[in-house]
Amino acid sequence: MDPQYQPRRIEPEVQREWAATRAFVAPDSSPKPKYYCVSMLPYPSGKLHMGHVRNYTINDALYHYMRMKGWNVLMPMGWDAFGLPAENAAMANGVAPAKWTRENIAYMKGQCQAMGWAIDWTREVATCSPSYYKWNQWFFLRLWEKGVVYKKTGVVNWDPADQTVLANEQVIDGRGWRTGALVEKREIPMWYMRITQYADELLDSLDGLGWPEQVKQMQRNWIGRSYGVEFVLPYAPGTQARMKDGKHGVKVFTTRADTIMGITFAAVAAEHPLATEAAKDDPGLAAFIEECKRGGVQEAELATMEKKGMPTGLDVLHPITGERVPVWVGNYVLMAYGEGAVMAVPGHDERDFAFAKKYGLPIRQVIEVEGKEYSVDEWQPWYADHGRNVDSGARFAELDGREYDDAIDTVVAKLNALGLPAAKRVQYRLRDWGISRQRYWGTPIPIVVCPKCGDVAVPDEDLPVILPENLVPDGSGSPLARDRAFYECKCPMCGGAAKRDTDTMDTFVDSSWYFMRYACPDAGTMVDPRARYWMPVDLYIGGIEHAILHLLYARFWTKAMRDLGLVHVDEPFTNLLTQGMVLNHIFSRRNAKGGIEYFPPDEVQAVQDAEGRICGATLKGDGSAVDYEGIGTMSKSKRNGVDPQEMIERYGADTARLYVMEASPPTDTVLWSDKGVDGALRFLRRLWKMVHEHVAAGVVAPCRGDGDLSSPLRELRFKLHRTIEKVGDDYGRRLQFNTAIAAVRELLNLYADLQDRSPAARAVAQEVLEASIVLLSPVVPHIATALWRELRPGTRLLDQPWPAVDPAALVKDTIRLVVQVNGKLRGHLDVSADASREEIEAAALRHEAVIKFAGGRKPKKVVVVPGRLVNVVV
RNA sequence: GCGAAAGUGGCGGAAUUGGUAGACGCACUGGAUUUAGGUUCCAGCGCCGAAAGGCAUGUGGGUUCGAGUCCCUCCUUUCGCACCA
Repeated sequence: MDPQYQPRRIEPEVQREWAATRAFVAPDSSPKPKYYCVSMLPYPSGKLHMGHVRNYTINDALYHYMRMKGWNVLMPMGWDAFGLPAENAAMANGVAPAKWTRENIAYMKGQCQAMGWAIDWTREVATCSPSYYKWNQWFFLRLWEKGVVYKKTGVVNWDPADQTVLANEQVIDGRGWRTGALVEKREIPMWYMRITQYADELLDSLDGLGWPEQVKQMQRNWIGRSYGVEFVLPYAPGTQARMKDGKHGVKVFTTRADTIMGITFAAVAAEHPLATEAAKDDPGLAAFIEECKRGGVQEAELATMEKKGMPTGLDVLHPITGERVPVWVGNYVLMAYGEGAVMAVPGHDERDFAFAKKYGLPIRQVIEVEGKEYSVDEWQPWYADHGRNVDSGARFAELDGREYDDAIDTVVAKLNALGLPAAKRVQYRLRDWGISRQRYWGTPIPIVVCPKCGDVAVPDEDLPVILPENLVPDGSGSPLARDRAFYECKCPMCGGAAKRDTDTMDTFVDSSWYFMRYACPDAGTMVDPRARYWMPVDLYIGGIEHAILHLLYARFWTKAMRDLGLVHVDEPFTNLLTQGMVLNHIFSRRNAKGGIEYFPPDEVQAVQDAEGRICGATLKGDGSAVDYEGIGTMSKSKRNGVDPQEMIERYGADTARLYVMEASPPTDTVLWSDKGVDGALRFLRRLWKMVHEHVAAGVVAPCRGDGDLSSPLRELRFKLHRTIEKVGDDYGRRLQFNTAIAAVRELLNLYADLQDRSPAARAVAQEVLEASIVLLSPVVPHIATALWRELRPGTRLLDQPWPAVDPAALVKDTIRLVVQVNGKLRGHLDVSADASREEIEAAALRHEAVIKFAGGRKPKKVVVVPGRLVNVVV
């Protein structure tokens, strides 16, 4: 045995053995129960980053643990290979996205192999391969047939300089990131998936999932089921004459129909037909509407911007009193939500209150809350509370005194009695999923647009519609829209000349079902019966940033597949582990064109203020100043990622794995720092040395029971079996690896203190070392494999079961209790394990520390917590 | 702005069910080994205090025999907000 730990020698050697024996290829049937653990697939950005290392090492540790516990485990891997970064790289380097992506995949796959993750590579999937995206297209058409897919207009960010649609990420402070041009909103036709049709099921089935409660809560809030009333604010006579839409008023939805008597104005979106009509002879209003259309579509931006409005000069009527109610255009009313119009009740809605104050509109109290004084001077949070209706006026006096639910029923009945349409309705915050992207590097939408027949499906036998791989985007529109060879085609219906849809699908489509394709990557159908074996995913692991969108889309997609009879499961992911983000500092500055440029943290020298906080930085290259943006998640676009490659080369994969796993619990965020890696390496060297010294004296049969061991040896065995128990609990139940590793470190610290070299001690040593190696093997499988061979020649670590706890080793005669006086620690008390409460109490009262700190005062109360402490209250 | 989390020594973190705050590490300090660097080993290491002891888990309150843990307030940071993935 080599006296030195040499990761560079053992790691490739162990990996070769795994590959040669196909150690991680999972069979599609087995007498063992299946355990399917999947990590969110990586985007092939070029190299792995620390988030990947963390994610896949967690998955890998669980793979090994569950395998040792007797499961048929599968850990697959694939590539989320379509997307924007490939197009950006293409623009920067003139390389086709396909070539760039495939080269990145090849490199990153090599990195995954060097990390030693137990991936079944026979199931590898890349979403950019036609054999995968064919099924995106096929399924899209099935959903279209069912009416789950439909077409309507949607709003996008438009860069007028580049004449192109921008992703939200490409809009910075309202400007295009490359051009610096002010971004505008633009409406274009797009394909949608009717996820709202599944809203109730998506909401209700969250309850049964083994997911973190906060993620389920985020999804509930995102779906946002609310119960309200939809009704119409009738046009005033003059308005009716102007509006030639065949309608009789403006449709609105509200969850607070009980406040209807407080309506003092209405607000519509800039794109609302009423606003368009009013602007025809009002240049001021037309200019304001134009202003509202400027800027991007991001909700955070819209929600934080200053609320502005302008009167249209047109009125609607209060549906009950018939009073004229002015209609305003508000920049905060969105055409895409509901009907693009809202009733405004400044008296009981905070946003309406602020708007009314700003523009001098009337504020009316119509709800009172017991014992509280209303004043229109300043908003109070209780104004929005449910309460009792007051001041409803002569025409609706029966509303007075009623409370929320009752009031709403009364309002709906009243409106109907007046002959006005009004009905209770469920409303969701969730919107249908727009999947059209005006981009090149994605799944082509399998639709042909025929001048005679309209939108026509590409026949199944012509799928996949192949994406040409040789195009290079230049930033101005999609190259597909300019590629005649791609878009020119015959109409499948009439045979006449037609044009393909040149949009591609949102990449969330790709990631909505890849975990099913792993089960049957070579299937001639979308999925086959092997998916029935592996699905659902038993544990899904990935970043918390995906808590809403990706996870919701994948849930929806699974349900849609189920409804087409393709899978049998209702939910894709039984359990979920949301990994915390790996953060790093972000440095940037604006370039000459007004765009923004990022700099990797290792290329800048940070400048700190008096308190040690970073306040700026200079570029190491030329000393020029750059701005500090704070800390944020590691990302390609912000250039603050850390490449684990250097760590692998310098320390070996096991050290890198050990470090990321022991640094913090998996769900916590981590601010990256590479200090502390030395400690991980030091530990592995120590472990190697311990085994080497033991083996040098000859391997022995491990101890199998307490027999008549000396007290230090019994103590060591007690610690060992406590540790086996704890580590299993940490891996299997708590999914907390840092404490598992710390527990093994504690055990080995105790072992290292043992001086005894007797045969009995050597048998205990053998038991401790064997168990420690197995306990650590999920985290550091290479060194564990190598050391196992030395300890148990002729056997293979991968075939070992998880060690069993010896209950006899855990029996103790005496236990140590904490002694408190008035809740403060004052000493300890050794009692026999079966001491009664009375005996403990009596012993505590005789305890010298109790006598001292009680100072002669009489004990008022003695609290005994069995096995833990005794607290004397004086 | 809205939704979800987090905040404990110089640093990462531990304390799993309301019961010994700081496990296990990193960094640092002193010592041993070494020609030196590195390695390895031993000891120390929350703050105040000579000690006894006191104080201490972002802030301020509350519940309790007992609070890092539960409740309320505020502050800060992170994630998401529908075209980054």
